[in-house]
Amino acid sequence: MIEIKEKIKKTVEDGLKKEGVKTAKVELKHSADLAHGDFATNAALVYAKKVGKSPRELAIDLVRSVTENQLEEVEKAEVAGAGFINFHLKPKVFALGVTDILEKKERFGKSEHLLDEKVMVEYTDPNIFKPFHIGHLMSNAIGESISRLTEFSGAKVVRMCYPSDTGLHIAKAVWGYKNKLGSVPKDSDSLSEKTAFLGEAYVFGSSAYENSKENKAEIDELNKILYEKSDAEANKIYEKGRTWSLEHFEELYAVLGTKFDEYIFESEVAGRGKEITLEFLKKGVFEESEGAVIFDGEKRGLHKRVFVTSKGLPTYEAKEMGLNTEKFKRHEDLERSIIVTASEQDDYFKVVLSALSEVDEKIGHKTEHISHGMMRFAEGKMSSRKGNVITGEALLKQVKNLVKEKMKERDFSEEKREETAEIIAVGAIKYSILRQAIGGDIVFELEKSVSFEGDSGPYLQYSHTRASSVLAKARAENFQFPISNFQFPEKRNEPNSLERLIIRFPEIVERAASEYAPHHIVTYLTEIAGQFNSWYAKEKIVDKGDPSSPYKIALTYAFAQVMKNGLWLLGIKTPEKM
RNA sequence: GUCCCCGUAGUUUAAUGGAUAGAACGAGAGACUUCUAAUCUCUUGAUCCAGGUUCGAUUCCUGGCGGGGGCACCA
Repeated sequence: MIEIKEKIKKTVEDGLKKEGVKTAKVELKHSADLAHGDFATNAALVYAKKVGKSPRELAIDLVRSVTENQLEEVEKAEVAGAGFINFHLKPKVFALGVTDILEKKERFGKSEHLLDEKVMVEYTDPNIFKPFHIGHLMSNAIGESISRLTEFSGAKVVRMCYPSDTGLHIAKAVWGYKNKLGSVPKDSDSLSEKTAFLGEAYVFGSSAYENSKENKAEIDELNKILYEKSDAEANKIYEKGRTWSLEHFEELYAVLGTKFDEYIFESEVAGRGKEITLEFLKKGVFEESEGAVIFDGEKRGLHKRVFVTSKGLPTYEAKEMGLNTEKFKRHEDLERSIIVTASEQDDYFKVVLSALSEVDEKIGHKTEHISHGMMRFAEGKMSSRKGNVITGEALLKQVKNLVKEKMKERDFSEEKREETAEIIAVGAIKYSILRQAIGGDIVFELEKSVSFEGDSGPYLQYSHTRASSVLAKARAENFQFPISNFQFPEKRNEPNSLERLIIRFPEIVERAASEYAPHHIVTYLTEIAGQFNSWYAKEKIVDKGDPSSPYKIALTYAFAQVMKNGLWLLGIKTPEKM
């Protein structure tokens, strides 16, 4: 496809040379509207003035010279609109494209743009003792998809998770654990019960911190004690809660389809972060103010941030120095280090990265922050401090129940039913997170996010399932597999929209990967699923008496493959049956 | 107060400076003796306001208006 694109581009450029434009830079794009052919260029509009012709005149002349060149892949070139030139490709090109998909299979769409680069992606970053809430689900879905897109571009990806296991919120939760009325979970209780208790303890400790001066002082003291590990009872509660939380997170990662390669815990980098801050305090990067060590971002057009408190404790900012240098210590060959968080931390990260660049220019340069919007309800921002959150686990469960309700009439074994419902539920949630550009907020309305009508994860999964089902029928009727040796029907009308679109997949992937924009994949997959479903509705694919049936089967196979590869990039699985 | 982000059908949203602004939900009408109707077909409807740059602006610039987020010892 890329070769064809370059060829067409070159002929247009040659045409422009004849018109007197020496160094023409022609932009050739896929036509957004299939009625405008497969490729389009605005070259005539761009160069009309220079040549002294009207855009349409120039376009007509360019088409003439392109036509003289007789590219074998091009069916026709024509002038349209204000002076656009549209290129329609021959059906044979699409047949070859289908063959290509059939050969490459799960590798179709993969590129070598980032070959041999090592890229780290840090995402999800939950807090122990606190619930895994919907925000973490967002970070996870986005981080995982960016990891996969990067991997698909040839890079070696290190998936990194940075759980918070120290800090004031932990002190609040441990305090809540000690002082809250009600029974502490037993070892035999389920993980959900244990982590639910921790969540309550946190809410309890958090409101105590805000409502009473004595409690606040006590919790601040406990924070220091925990940091120093100087109290056996507190340590014991801490260790227990930590284990419960981490085990619970692992369960969720497994369901969501993430396997982290590495973890760096906040407690591991706190000390180092403080050391770095103090070291660079001497060098003038940081300064002392009111007993604390701060980074004066205001001098750099940002805002001031405290790195080490007047009590001598490193804040999150200082820990960030420890964390990001640790990443490069573990992987000296890291080409890029990406951090995925919510956009409320945008300004915070500008300060942190500015400080990091002054601590280590190379590391600062290679570290990037990308952010996503927040999941919010109609009522406003969620806060785990107040306890009005929907946990990730609760959401998954609700969606899964809805799926099961929908599956009631279908024939499944109990085990398969559970497994399939989970795949569909995860698909529905991830789709609703990834369907739009990642910067914006998602207004979370359970009913809609979870609806399986129209644009949705299940819609994509269902289209794949239908295709699989067609292929199963073809196998049963003894069509030859693999079907790559189909006879391409010589006499054919227009190529259909499906074949024209599925061969664009590699370019979509490239764009999504370079822009960190999984929603391009979503939009594209939704488009081809729609095309497949329409085609499926009016066409009989498996038909012994139809000489073009083998090609239709091949096209179905190619569609299923592209859908599967695309869904994989989104972290969504494809059930065989649903 | 100040800095950052955002403003597209009733709703949720798409559109590397290009063509008739593309979907989905909702509403209305229709389609299963045929490979899974979680589907398909048709109808309905949108770029916050005012300037500017450009052959061309949803996109870039300026100013309003509206919404969200950040701004010292939380993460």
